[in-house]
Amino acid sequence: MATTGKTADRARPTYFPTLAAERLDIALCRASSAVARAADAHAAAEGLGVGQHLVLRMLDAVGPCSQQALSEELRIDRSVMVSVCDDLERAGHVRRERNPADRRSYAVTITDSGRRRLAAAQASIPAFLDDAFHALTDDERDRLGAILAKLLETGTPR
Amino acid sequence: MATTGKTADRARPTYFPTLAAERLDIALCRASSAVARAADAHAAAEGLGVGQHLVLRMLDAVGPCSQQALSEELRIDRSVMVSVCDDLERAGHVRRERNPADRRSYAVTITDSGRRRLAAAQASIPAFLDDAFHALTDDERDRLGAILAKLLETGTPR
DNA sequence: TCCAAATCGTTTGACAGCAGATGATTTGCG
DNA sequence: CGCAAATCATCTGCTGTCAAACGATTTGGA
Repeated sequence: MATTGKTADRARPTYFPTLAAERLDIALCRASSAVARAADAHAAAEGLGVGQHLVLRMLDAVGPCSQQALSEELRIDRSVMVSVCDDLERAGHVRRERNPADRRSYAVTITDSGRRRLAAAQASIPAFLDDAFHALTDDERDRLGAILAKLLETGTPR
Repeated sequence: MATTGKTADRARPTYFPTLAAERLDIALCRASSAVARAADAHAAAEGLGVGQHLVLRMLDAVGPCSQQALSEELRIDRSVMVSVCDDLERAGHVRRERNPADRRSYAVTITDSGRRRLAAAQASIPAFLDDAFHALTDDERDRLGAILAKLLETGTPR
């Protein structure tokens, strides 16, 4: 069909749904980008970066950890973890204590200040999640979570 | 292997599943990263970037498009689209034809060379998807696709 | 008609994420 | 014991992504 010049705003072609249907990897990545953007915006408004929040959450849940352990469990690169811990330490939310049994690693420890900060940040998470995934029913969110867990658990081969 | 080690290697704590269960956004992002990494590796092995593949696919499906249209439908930033089209043009897979009706925009057009390249790349996609999502049953893949489509369709509110 | 605003492609600059190298320390093994 | 290899935190450099600004062109309204 000859595009008669004025192929502007009305009756959009919207190729994207077709793409998403045939490329599950692309659908996953695009959805992730949208959610990540929302998460960053929320974190910025909250004044605590996503990575910082996750670190505090894990330290509170499992106790003092090395940066290595934090890095592996939170899937944050260890070179990035350096600056995340730097910021948390500067804010007084964690301390880097020496591990006497292994002086190569720190025992990153949450402080009372960090626990208070975490509590505040945690309180805002349910509303954020509800907002980010408002397009889905509770049932669909559960199913999505289960499928992603299975995917993450088994991992993608090499 | 009864390593009575205090905290070390065997019987890992694995906090990650807990995190994924309580933070659907993080689960989505981490799964996306893993899949994206696999897609990049596949694309590199195939010799055609992911973005380039998507552009060829859309041009073949809907005919000549402006870079703007490609950018919006494929969810690729327009400044990135410039270099994607540069590479494709340099390889002879597309031509940038002038749109006489609107000389601001190009009519990016796929060439025969591009169609051949696309056919080869398309042929390798099913095996790649099967590999990347091998942890999921066909049913789970369908459900994941449907849920992601719904999420993408409605979008995350600002 | 004419001019302000919008649109398209492009360039530039800032910034996050990741690979690889490095120094300090610990571990494994002869 | 002694030394090679592994581990932890850190630093450096590269790459990909995105926001903002910019010329060229089109559009809409006074």
